[in-house]
Amino acid sequence: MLDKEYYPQHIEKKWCEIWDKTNPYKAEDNSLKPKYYALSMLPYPSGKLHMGHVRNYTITDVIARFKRAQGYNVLHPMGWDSFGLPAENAAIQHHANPQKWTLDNIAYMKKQLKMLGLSIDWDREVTTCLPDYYKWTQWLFLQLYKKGLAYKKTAPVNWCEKCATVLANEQVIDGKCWRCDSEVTKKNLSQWFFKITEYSEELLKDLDLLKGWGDNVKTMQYNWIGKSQGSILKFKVKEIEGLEIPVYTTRADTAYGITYLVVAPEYKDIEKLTTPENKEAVEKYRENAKKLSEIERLSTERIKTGTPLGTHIINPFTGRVCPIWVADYALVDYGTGAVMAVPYHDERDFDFAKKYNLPMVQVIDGEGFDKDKVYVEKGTLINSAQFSGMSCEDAKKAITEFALENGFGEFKTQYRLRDWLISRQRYWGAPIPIVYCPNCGEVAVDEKDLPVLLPEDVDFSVQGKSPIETSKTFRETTCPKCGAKAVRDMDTMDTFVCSSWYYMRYADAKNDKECFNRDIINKWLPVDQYVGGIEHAILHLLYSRFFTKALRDCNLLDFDEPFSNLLTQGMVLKDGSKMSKSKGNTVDPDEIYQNYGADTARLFILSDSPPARDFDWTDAGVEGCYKFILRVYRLYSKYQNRIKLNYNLDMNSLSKKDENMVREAHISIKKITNDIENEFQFNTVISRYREFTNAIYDYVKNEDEINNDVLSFALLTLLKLISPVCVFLAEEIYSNLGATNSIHEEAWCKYDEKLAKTSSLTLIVQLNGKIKDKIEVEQDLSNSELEEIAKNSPKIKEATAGKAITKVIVVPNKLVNIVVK
RNA sequence: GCCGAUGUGGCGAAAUUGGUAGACGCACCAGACUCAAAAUCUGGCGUGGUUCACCCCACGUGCCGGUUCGACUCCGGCCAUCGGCACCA
Repeated sequence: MLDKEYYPQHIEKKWCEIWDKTNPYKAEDNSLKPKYYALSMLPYPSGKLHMGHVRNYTITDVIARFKRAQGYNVLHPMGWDSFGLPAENAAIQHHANPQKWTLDNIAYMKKQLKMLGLSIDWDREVTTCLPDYYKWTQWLFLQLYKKGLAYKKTAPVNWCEKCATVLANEQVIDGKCWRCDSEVTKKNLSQWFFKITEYSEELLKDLDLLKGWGDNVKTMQYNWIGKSQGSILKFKVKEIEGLEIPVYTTRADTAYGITYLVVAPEYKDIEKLTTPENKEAVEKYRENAKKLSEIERLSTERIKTGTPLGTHIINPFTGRVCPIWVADYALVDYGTGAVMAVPYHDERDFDFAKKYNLPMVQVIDGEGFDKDKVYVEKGTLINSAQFSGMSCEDAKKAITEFALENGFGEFKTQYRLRDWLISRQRYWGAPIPIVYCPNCGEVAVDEKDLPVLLPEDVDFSVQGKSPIETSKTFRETTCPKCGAKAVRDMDTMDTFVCSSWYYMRYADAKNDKECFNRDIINKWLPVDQYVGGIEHAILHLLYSRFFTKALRDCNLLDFDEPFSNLLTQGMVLKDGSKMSKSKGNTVDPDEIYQNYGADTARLFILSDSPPARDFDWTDAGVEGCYKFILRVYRLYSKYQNRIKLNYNLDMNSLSKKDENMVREAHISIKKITNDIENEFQFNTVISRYREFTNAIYDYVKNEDEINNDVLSFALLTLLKLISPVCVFLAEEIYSNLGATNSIHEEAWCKYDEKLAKTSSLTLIVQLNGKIKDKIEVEQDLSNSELEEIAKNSPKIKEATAGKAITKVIVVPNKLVNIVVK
């Protein structure tokens, strides 16, 4: 029996406990049903769920439940991205153990997730910080290492002083650390990289395959990979026999206008290129450049500086001798680290040449050229020997071909993407499975010795170095090759390595023989629907795409892209601004569960805004959704004696009113099904819940006219339609109506196309495109019938009196437009 | 500077292929119920004009223009907001 009142706190708790025992949402590896993989980005266990999580997981959960009801074998897993700096920082602050801190947080958040009523297969839970997972992260590292895709090199890398570790390029946002927002500097260090640049072209090209991704994300990745087509031109150094400086340029057409050359402060041959007279000034300049933070150096407003090296190059096209300068507007890690300078046709070169009084030669002419200004537009070549008169586009090709034939140039495609720096000087990560042997050098740990476990005898109170360095047991080991005393690599892997393959592990989460079985992941992947925040547009989503391609090339799987469809959900705002602890406008999911229940939270967070747009959380909105839930419950509670699980609908014996109620149900099924299938427009789905509920309330107004079969059909249809969103409410009602199985096991409702429209419709009658009348008519009348009805409208007759009708446009089942002169 | 997205009532928004602009909800207003309040139920709710009222008329989807019988929707040109990239040669 249904109570008079609905108490979500008690009822939700009851169902949570039942579902906890039965784990009813297991995905079957061997099922005849078609598979569907619905995935949320896995959370970092920071301590508590926030509303962004609630939104993310509710969206995915509704998709998973909908697909399950449609007959799919659904994989909907959850896990924990549980390595990373916050655990270590918490450990340092509270003298706790990072593992304990992390596992405690996971336990709490898992409870919160269960209370949200998510249909997750908890048997496949993955925790990236536990050895049964990071063993395979290390194993995958070794596969990349064997394939030459993981390598160590000394390079200027991004260094965050506060986090005391290096960062990948993707983790530097506007010159600041992505995590702590402090300024990033450059340090020359020997670090591990993944060769993501090997896949630049494929990562770029395959964006076209991702039809189910938004343009915003694809554009961001496109920009980040940053492909440009240009040329390499090589210049002989006048003073040093045999030394050449190659430059990368996209403007080979301006080669006749080169008047000097610039190398980056970190350019490899810079010392050779510096004459004794200039040594002091150059060294001073390089020292200064090193001290600048990324922000200062990259500022476009900054006035350009530089100093001459004293040596020269000879421009092979003109024979002109041009000085070589060092200037930090040349970047060491893009192109060749050296730039040819054509002041008249490049803004940066122009500013620099003006400041240091360097000569300029005009080689492109076009409309609006002004000798006092830079001219970067395209035009016609002048002062360029046999190339004069050509267009810029033709000349780029011709000049590069000329250089190619004469051995001082070639065509070159350049990418902005850099290799992914994956080593971190921190404790709480997967150790890099490499040892250094005095005899054998760099050696991979034997696969059978994995995992390389994190040491536990560490002191977290140390400052300025990795706590792992304080372990007495970790560093020393023996060489896997020769058995000599050797030392371990003391770095751990970037957490983004762990999260680049977790969605593969879900497919085969308990496998202790291999990271995943090839057949099983080929069956489940790619992910059919991935849901998460836009903040991972580049980082996680690019890394995962790289991983998929790299593991495919390691012969571990057989697909090219990990995520077929991607939904990037908008932010959750509170009263118009972003929820944040510092603003104090956060909403605690626990409080919402306590006061309104999880169903209210689920319903509200899906209402109001489509998933991709920002969502504004308001207290009034929560109240409104809670009222809806109570309103629905009251309906079932009041009419429970009339509801029959085995109703019998005979369309021929229905009154007009009954028929309209049945039609409303079919219209609702159609609209809701279509809206979910079309970009998951849950906001309009919920509008339809309300309209359908209002229609049922309307139907029961006069108790004498209720047909119990019609009412049962309407109410059971509504119940199934709301069940993916209001999971507890639907289950409670269904169970109290006497059902012995779960509403969530029931198939999705079907609609009859003939019944999914109203019996009559409103014909719009226009005169010259302006509405003059609205007439109730039968469905599916012929065009001539509609025209006749429209012309007979008194309003039309009056308005057209004495005028000539030139044209009549009839849109079936919609409108008639009468055109008069 | 380049690229992408967005722009509709007081607010969140809706509107198959161009065809009733503002569904649904929030807020607000009025009424019913109540001793009263809450809850609930019923109705109203773009702007302006006209009218006692119903009706009716004009205007209205960021701005300007175009195509069309008809434009939130298509085309051209702007503006604003948000996001990404950017001394990338």
